[in-house]
Amino acid sequence: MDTRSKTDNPPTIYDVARRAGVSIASVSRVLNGRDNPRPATRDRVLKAIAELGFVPDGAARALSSRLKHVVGVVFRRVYGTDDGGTFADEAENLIFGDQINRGIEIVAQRYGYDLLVCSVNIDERTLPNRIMTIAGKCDGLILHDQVLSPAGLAAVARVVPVVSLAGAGGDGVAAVRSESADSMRELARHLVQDHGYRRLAYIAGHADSPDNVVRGRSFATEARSLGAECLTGPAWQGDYSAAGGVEIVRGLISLGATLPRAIACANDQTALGVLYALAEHGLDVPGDVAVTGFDDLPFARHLRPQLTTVRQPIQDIGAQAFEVLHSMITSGQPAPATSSVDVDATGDTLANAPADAAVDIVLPTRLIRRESCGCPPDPATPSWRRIV
Amino acid sequence: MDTRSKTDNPPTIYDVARRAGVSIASVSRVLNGRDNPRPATRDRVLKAIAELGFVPDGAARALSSRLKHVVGVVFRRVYGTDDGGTFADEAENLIFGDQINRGIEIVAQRYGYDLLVCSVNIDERTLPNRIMTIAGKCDGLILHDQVLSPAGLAAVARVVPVVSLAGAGGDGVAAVRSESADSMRELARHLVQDHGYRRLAYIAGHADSPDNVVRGRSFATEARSLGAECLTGPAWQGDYSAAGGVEIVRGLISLGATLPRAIACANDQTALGVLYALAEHGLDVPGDVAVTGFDDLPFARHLRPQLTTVRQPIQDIGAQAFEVLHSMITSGQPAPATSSVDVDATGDTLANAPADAAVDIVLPTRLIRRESCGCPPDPATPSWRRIV
DNA sequence: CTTCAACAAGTAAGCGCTTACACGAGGTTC
DNA sequence: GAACCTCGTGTAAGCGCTTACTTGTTGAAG
Repeated sequence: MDTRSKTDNPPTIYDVARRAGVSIASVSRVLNGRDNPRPATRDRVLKAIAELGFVPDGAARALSSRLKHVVGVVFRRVYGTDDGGTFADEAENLIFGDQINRGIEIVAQRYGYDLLVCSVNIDERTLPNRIMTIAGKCDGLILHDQVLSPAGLAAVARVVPVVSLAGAGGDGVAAVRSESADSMRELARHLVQDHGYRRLAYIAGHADSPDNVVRGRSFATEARSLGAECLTGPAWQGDYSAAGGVEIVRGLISLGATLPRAIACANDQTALGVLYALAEHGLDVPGDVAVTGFDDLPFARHLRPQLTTVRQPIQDIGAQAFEVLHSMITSGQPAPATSSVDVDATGDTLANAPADAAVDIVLPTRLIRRESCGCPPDPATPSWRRIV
Repeated sequence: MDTRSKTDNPPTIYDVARRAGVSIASVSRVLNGRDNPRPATRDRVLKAIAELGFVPDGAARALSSRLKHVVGVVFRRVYGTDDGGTFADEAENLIFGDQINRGIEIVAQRYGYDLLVCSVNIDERTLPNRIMTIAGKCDGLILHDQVLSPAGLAAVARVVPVVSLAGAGGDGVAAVRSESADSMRELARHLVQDHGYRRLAYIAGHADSPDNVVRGRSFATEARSLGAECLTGPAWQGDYSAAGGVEIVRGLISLGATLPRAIACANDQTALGVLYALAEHGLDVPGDVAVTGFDDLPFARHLRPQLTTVRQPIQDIGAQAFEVLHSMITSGQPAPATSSVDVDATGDTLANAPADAAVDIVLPTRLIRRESCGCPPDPATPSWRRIV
């Protein structure tokens, strides 16, 4: 029997049941599309629901079914190093993260999941707590690069399934990232062999970003093995931001250093800064110095010169991340040992996870040759530049 | 007494209680920072929590405390009208929405809330259902402009507190928007009086967007009252997108129409398209035609010519929206009749809600005069343009 | 006309927390 | 030293759903 009386509180399943003259079980069944209830019953319930404007409570549902239908997404909030205003709205940087989130969301919606987003500030002291709170509110977590230490990652992974983007992975944490090594090697080859540059440099991103490490190492190694010189080290340590790129170039120039013939940046954002600093000193790109990026954010082809870069399937990364997470959620919790690695978009299948390693999805990337490396301008993207 | 046995499932409050040798009530108390538990007890509990890696379940908490500590944010997903590629990544448009969300999130975090985001496609047929589902998962909802019909809005508002952005409001729905009328009138005056233009036009946004209506009417009325001509109507009906702006201008030119001396656009995005189309035909801005926008998105000052526009405090809109929603959540559900209207950022206090009307916050905007209206270039933003 | 499968609908036991209330052990107060 | 607070804890009743299990009906089979 019903125990609650109808108040002016939001209606519950009891109110619906009473109104329709059935038990709450029946209401629940039509709510969940079970086919038991006979049409007549179903209609009465549906009618009651409509009349009452009833909406089932997500929390109660979650508690009872042990599924919240919510996945958390945590990413880093960037407070651009304010370089005096020009890059104050480095918020454009967020495009990258937001784009990934969009990818996650699209797929999530298909599965009936919603996104609980949370941007964090790395130097926040209570970060682990914050993330744990989020974890308690969802069925699984997708963490962007650089939001948690490996240890922290492992800790969260003990609570809910976790997928890490462009990050470490392992230890119950699945990883989704895009190919970096091959494309950076290809880039090095392009610069050295096709353009004949002999003196290169790589401006790094955050030193603790796995992706950054791979990019730098692949690029430098390949360049050197082709007989070119490749500058790296502290003087070339950036931080994925445009401001960082500006600083490095300014510093070098003010020291009177001879710039390399080509500078490969850890990401487009950094390249933007480099372009800026170079222009500031009247240097021509690619005439005096060639510059390349990584990511292929929308603005890359609106720059002048258009930026040569490596395209990442940004949105796909998000989509894949959700797929993986979802399978972790529906199967048992921990990152399955099924080394189901691969993936295409270009049809490629990159095998790389050693058998029975944690899930590690690697998406293909592609070198986009535009003007900044010294290639001829792309006739397909002209007029925009007239106004930008 | 404990009823559950420790399995390998995620630990619950019962496991913690058993381990610490206390009752679940005590665990709950330390979890919630009550000061009852004496230090010794608290420590035992804390220790147990740490050892077990316990994280309280959000759903259970929500169910029990009747507060989920989650607010939903619904906004429109834009699939840019693909104009052949140039504006394919009109995703940049999303910057506007994402920026607002960022504002919401920052404040939400301060109150211990997280954001459940959901982007929707207007022509989605199950939209109302989707939104209701979201509503069931949170304590309140913030709806961006153009995601729901007034009727739909009212329906959701009966379930959870709702704040609508730049939208309708009323009927239990609070609204937060930014001032449009005054700034558009000021813009009209600037164009007519300061620059002496006599023939103007206003390219509208979505016809059903309240903001758009106000902008257009204010602009036209003011312009006309100053003796200038102002073209409006079907030929000038845009849709807030760059592609829309392009189309209109192309159409007009192909018809051999004489363009007005100045074109005010409903938003920056549209202005971008207009600039593009004008450049396409070799017309000079502001020499041949002056163009203005609305929003002041980051790219506005990176364009050439720099775009004269009206700045909206985008992030503040989000922040205010959350504040309002939060007060609705903590007080009674419905949008309080307290006409607490106002707000500054510039210190201004705009009074406008008729007494006992629904909450309606209006944030101040500001006309930003740059080159595209005919004003001299701003010497403060130069060098960037060398590379963009 | 009985027997029993098949199925619709109801009953009730949780899901993992919060919290009103009850309890018992000190510490005051007269 | 009885009566009365105070306080730290424990007990147990939900919060609003889902779902295993049970009951009641109906109709086909024998």
